Amino acid sequence: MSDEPRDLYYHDLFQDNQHLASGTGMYNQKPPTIAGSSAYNSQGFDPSYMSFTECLQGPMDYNSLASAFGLSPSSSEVFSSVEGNPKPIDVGDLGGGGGNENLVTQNSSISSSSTEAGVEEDSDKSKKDGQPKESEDGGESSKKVGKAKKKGEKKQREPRFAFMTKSEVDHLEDGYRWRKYGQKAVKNSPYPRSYYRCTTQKCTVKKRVERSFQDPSTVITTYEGQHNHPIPATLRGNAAAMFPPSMFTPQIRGPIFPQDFFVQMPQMGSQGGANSIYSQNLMNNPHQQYQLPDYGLLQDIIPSMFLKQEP
DNA sequence: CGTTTTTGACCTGCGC
DNA sequence: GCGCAGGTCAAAAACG
Repeated sequence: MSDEPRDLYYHDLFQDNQHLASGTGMYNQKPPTIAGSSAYNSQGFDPSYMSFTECLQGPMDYNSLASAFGLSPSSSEVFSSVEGNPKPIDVGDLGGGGGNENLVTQNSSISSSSTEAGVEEDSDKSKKDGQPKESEDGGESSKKVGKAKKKGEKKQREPRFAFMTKSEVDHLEDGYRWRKYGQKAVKNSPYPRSYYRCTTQKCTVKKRVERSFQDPSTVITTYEGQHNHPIPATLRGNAAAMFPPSMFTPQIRGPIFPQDFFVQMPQMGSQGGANSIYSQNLMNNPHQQYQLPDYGLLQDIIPSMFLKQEP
């Protein structure tokens, strides 16, 4: 798997050009793209914001979101919300696996250097989720895991959204209830990746959580699918009712300032990037390199996702 | 006792 | 075809 250039959707923030990697300045220096945008204006965002969770839930459908990123509806996005220190975060090859993704980073500097095992989204491999739980058909005994899957029918991958957050805890509270169903060691990373599934019946949303091996203080969370239900009442009755799910999380230490948020753009010619719609756009319109096609929607989403809660 | 986590086995797709 | 890596299953253990 090393080089799966295929569907990689790696958005490298200001890559070289920005040098934010220098670490400092992330707070005062806004990315060229969205600088000045209301999205970065702590006061300017729309009060009627939508939380990331809500976004996943439906109000903001993936298509819209995708379009905001200039992606195809089926692609995945990677957001990075890093609160705290502007420590460089190397998202490396986000697409280790190949899925298209966008990386939206907040308050972080990113260098595209390595190919860490980071957020790899494989697009086509291991698609077996959702598949029939199996084995009844004579499956029986022998293998306990005899999930047979109809061949030929390629499972379609749900759109995915990933974001990075500086946090000491791996599993960030987002308002929903999750059940861990697996954990795997990640290649080239000392940190394992955990797999969670929404416990709500009939909800097929899954999420993966892993710690960046480049920056251990960063947790990479990837959501897959959309919730087809509201946030569990039990949670709503608490903090979840007052804050956007992704905001109230007590585990996240410190606020995340919207003005520090920025979008990571694809890196020209970076591995796999060329396969992404976005990259293609860039290829065709170099001048657009740091221009988000239509981030108007993004403005609506992002602030709510990482918005600092006013006291 | 119901729910969640742990964990080894297994499945699938891909590259070689 | 084989090996690798990612993803999932499910029994057992842990937890509340």
